[in-house]
Amino acid sequence: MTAKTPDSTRRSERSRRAILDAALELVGESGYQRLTIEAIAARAGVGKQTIYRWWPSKAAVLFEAVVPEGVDPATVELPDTGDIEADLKATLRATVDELGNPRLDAPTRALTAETQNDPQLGAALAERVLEPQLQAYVRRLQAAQRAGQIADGVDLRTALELLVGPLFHRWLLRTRPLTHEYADTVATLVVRGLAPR
Amino acid sequence: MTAKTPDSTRRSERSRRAILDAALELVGESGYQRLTIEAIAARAGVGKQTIYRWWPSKAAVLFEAVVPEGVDPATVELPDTGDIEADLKATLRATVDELGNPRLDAPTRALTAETQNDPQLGAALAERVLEPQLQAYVRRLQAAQRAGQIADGVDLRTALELLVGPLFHRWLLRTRPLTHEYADTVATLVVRGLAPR
Amino acid sequence: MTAKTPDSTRRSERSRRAILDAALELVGESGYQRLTIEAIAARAGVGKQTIYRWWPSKAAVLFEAVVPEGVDPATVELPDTGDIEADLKATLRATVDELGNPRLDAPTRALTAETQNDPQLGAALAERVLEPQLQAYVRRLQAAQRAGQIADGVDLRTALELLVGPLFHRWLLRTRPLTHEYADTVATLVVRGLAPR
Amino acid sequence: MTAKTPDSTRRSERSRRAILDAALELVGESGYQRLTIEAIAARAGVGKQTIYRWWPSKAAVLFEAVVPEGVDPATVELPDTGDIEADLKATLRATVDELGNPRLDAPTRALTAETQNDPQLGAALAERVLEPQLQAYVRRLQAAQRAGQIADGVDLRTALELLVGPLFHRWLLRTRPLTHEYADTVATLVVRGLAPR
DNA sequence: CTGTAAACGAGACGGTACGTCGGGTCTTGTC
DNA sequence: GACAAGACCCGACGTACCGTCTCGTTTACAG
Repeated sequence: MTAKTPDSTRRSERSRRAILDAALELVGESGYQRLTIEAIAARAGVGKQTIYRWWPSKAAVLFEAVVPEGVDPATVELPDTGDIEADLKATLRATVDELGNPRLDAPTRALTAETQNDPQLGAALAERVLEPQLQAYVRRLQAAQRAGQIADGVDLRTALELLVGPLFHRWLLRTRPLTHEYADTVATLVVRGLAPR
Repeated sequence: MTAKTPDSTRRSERSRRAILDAALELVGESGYQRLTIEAIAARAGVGKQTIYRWWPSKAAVLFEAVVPEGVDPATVELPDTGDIEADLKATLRATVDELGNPRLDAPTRALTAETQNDPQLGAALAERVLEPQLQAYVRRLQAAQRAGQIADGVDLRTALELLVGPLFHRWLLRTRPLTHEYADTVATLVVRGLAPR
Repeated sequence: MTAKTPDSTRRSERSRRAILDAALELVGESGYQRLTIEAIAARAGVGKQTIYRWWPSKAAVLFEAVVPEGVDPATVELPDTGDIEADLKATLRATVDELGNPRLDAPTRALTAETQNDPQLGAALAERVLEPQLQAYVRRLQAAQRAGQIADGVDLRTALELLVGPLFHRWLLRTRPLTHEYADTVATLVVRGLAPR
Repeated sequence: MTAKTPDSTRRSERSRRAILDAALELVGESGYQRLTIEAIAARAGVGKQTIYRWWPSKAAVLFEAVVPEGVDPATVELPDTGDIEADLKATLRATVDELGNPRLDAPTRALTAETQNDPQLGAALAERVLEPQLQAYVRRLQAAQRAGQIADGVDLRTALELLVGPLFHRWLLRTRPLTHEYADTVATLVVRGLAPR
């Protein structure tokens, strides 16, 4: 019984791109629910087997479409001008912009939702996307703590979630519009809370 | 062209309960993905049509199973001992406990995820569950603001999300365990951030 | 365990007629396949139970619609002018006309077909409709035999089927149009075959 | 708008045979009424879609099961010993035997009945089965007419129905048992009727 | 003239089968 | 050997009717 590992050197880059593009298009047009492997294959002009050969699920296809292979997660870094509040505002505003990108909005929401059904996907998303970003926050907050802008003894993991959690809440639950002003307010209030007394 | 609204006075309460119970059981056993209308009907000893007659989707069934009809959302109220930090800690700890309830965990996650695919469900969840709770936070924070424990000019809607967002983030993304300690730390840091200067 | 025989004296003649009429109409409009108890009930403005109370199947309803209760089968009699060939021609022409009646054509074909699936219906149709007619043929042929127009020793049951079988064949299988000329030819040839030599 | 015609070169002969066999078995066991596409698929170990892909209805399946594709209808020929009465007796007796075949009896009756609901099936049955046989009768009767055994001027189409109609009548309506003796009597009487005077 | 029981209209119910969609696997050429 | 194409087995979908079972509402006979 030989493991059926396909030979990736023979892989058709043309088909790969067509599949990822088709998946992104379709999820934008009709939503994740109506996204089917058959529809992706048809739109991409590709046999179904070519998809099943290289991806384990439609979530995995979408994941690769949204998170290009090449990105090096270690690269992610927050700005450090010495002013922690300003840097956090800039970063959270950038996050707001990213989450508002209409091309990626639908697939990102779909992937986030799908993590509840697919632990594998959840792990991949955490490892490849979420944690690298959160670690960058931790590093920036550590620098601020060392600079005396954050009280000693504050758990920085919690601190970071104070910043990111509210944005995530608004984005996913759509309770209120996600704006730069909101990002600024969050940053200001959290920095106050973290400050040495 | 009249819609064929079924006569709810003739509805079988016995079947209704059996369906809701079966849905909860099944989602706990096999997850939302594998939950099917046919399986619910079979487990409940009910015809499929009886489900389709009263609910538009399996999400709607689960919603009713998790959020009983009779609950009055206006009832929700946070404790008010005069000590805002203590009251918030108690409330957030209770939220942590609720989210940890193993019977409701799977269906609640599933419903939350499903809101990304089903705007109707999202609206229902917001109206019947989410907003009533958030409004209770707002009311408690208003009292604290009037008592001078929160700085004037702070947007209380944002303040509330500072509290709730981090818990939601941990719960949904499972980045770290959701504990009472975490709830306490969040409350402490946020209250510091909101305090008059 | 009491037999649930409904009290026929309390039966609503109004409903009975509406049901039979609706059945005839519907079978004419859409064919026997699409004829459903629910459609009959809806068209007749009647509850389904009222149909199930009085008839065991849709075939039984149609049967009663086509074969009114009151008809006395013993009444059926062929003309006897003394000229067997002329009398048979007249009778067969009348049969052709009856089978061509557009109001009864569809239901009669449906009932005939249904006898293959429903032996009870077959028996009822034979007893109430078919045999009385065939017996009338036999009586008329006996008279002819006594009058020396038909050879002694000829089995009259077979003789009758020689007359009726060909018409039935054409009608049911629609191989050729069913006309008066055809009836005449059949009568002529059969009478020749039956004649004393 | 191209119809999605499946590629018949890729068709699984194994499945085709299993389906036809299962259909024949089931109709023999439980009758046409209780024959369902689902039951055929289950018995044949086949997906329902494989049936729907290749046949439009359960009648069409049964038709192919009863009337194998390969049979060449032009092949059908009646014996010609020069003695028309003897040849017809032999042929009608063979027909009696065929109609009595217990394996084919149920499906053949079902198909015949179904022609009343399904004109397509009726046309197929006429073209592939009925007319080839009837044409063979016509050819044999023509030979007899040329040989002076049948009166000039007799319409041979009618003549043939005189022979076949009575057998069909008895078979379908089950008014009397269908025997060799009956076949003989029909042949004898009809030949008398057709004879030159 | 009224009480009551049966037939009635309506339609919810537990089921079975329908015909369709898509999943994931397998097979058949083609490049 | 990867690929486009698509047939295959399978499971679930949402719908249509089945025949049974309440529900009130007429209706017609008995007291």
